[in-house]
Formats: sequence, C-alpha cells, structure tokens
Amino acid sequence: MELSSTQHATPCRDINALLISRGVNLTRQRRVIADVLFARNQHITADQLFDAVTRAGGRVSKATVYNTLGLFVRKGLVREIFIDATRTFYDSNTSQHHHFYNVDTGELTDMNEKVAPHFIDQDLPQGTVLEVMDLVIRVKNKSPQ
Amino acid sequence: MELSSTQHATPCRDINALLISRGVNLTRQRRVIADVLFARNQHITADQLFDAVTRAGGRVSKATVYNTLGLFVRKGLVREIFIDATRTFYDSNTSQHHHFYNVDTGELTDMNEKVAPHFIDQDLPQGTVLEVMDLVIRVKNKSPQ
DNA sequence: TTTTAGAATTAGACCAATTCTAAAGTTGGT
DNA sequence: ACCAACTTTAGAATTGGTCTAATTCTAAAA
Repeated sequence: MELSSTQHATPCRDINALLISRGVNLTRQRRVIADVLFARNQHITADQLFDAVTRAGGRVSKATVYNTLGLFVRKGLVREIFIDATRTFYDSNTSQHHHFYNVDTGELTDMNEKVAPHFIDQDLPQGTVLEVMDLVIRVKNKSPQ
Repeated sequence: MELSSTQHATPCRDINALLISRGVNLTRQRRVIADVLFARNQHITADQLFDAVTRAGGRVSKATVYNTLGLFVRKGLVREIFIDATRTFYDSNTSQHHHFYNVDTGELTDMNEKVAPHFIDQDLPQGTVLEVMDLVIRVKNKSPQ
C-alpha cells in the first residue's frame, strides 16, 4: 500500500466501510477514486476526477472513472448534476439540496437550505414515483451598469 | 414560395412578425423551422426538429437547425432544457414553468402550475442576477409492487 | 497454498450530439 | 443591379461518454 502523498487525511477505514455498506466491492481503483472524491464536498467532472486521481498517484483508467462514478450514482454515494450537453458534475454531497450555476464563470455552488423551495412531492404524474429533484438556478454576473 | 403541405395551419404572418419583433432576420430556413417549432407547444430535440422540418418539405441542413435553435434561445423564443449529456430538449413554450422527466419512458411533461414551487428569487449569489430557473423532477414508473 | 469463477479494469475503438470551417448563396440598403 | 454583411451548407472535427474483448484481480473453496 504505497500511499505517498497524504495531503487529504481521509480516514481510509471509514471510506472502505462506506463503500461496503452500500454493496460496493472493494478494489484498489475504487478506493483511490473514493478517497479523492470524498476528501471533501465538491462538484467535479469525470475528467477532473481522473486528473485528480492521477495526480494523487492512483493509476486508474478513464473508463474506470466513468464506470465507478456510474456505480456510485446507482449506489447513492454521489449525485449526478447535468448542467448542459457538455457539463456533467458529480456532487460528493448527496444530502437533498439544490444548486446555483453561474453561466459566466461556470461555477456551481450549493443553495442555502433557507432559499430552497418547499415542495409538495405528491402530485407526480400518474403511476410514477419520485426519483430525484434537480433544481439548477442559472445566474449570470450582474453587468457593471 | 412552394409550401405544399399545409397540415399545420399556423398563421405565417404572425410567426414572421414574432421573429422580426425579436430581432431575428427572416430567411426561408428560419421561417420553416419556426413554423414547425411553434405549430404547438412541444418538447423537441434538435434531431427531431430536423426530421420534422424535413418531412414538412423544408430543405434545411442540420447545422442550420442547431444555429437557429441557438439563435432562438438567445432571443428568448424557445427554452433549452438539459436532461442529460445526450438529451437536450427545446420547449416552444417559454412561459415560466417546470418539468417532469420520466427516466423509464424518456417522456418530458409540463408541471402543473399548482404543483410548482414558490420561490424567493432574491438571495442569489453576490453580484449575480437570475438567468433562468431549471427544475426537472425525475420520476420513474411505479414498480408493479 | 492453489484453483477457480465471477467481477473489475484496461486501451482503444466506437458513437452520437454538437460545433467548426470555409466556400457558396441570400438579403436588404443604396 | 451592386455590395457588404449575414446566412446556409456539407462535411470534417471535437467532445463527452460508452462498448468491447482481452487481461487482471478478488475472494472463497478446495
């Protein structure tokens, strides 16, 4: 176990336990991906995650990053946020919350609980149940007027 | 002006006026695209729109469909809805409303006004103004118990 | 330990949606 | 009619992501 740079002091044991508790089989690749991903709450693209994992010295292919993110989404470990056709983010914070997206800067930020809408999550279309509620408020920089 | 099939009895004059009023220069291609698009309220992909325009006898390239949709979005004539990395819909109804997306059927439907959330659209991040609020509630078919 | 079967990983081919390019065609103002 | 600016076009290129088939790993049994 050659984990040289210990810049993110994530308790390895906890992440292993987390993965196992969600029915994810452990592999070296999944561990290093999870280490980087869950080091902190963040919004990250598959590509950025691949870079981050690579920089952290974990040798993992891009396909595995995609596979693993897909798996983590299915297991409820991360949330997928579709911003547009070329921007899919993964949010390491799965608690129910919403987002601001700044179209000028490309920045994605969490919405304060207080600002978030209150919903009647009944009244869904006949014969359907809620999967996930995605609210993205697109904002732009105030023009310097 | 060889408009053979008049299946959608959209008043041509109104659509022309609409485009002009939004600062869109008129061309044959933009007219036929608008005719098909605004024939009714609908959620349509660029590809579906290309097919529909082609079926209606309007000879327009796919690049023009993309260009024109982009233009119409910028001019506030249609709304862009990003469902995932491979599904971008264009909504010919620009009035403020939200959507249900059925992940099983791929169906996108309008949310009833009464169900929609009520927002405080203040409290946006510092220095930003609202661009557009995108709420997509993803639902799935109720499993047959 | 070895074996084994299923699961996971990989590189690279592939795919679909979209954008780009540069040449040709339109348009509206004069 | 003429011109400059704008628009359209086909096809190439790009991008984000998925698929494939061969290889490697894992964990449990022998």
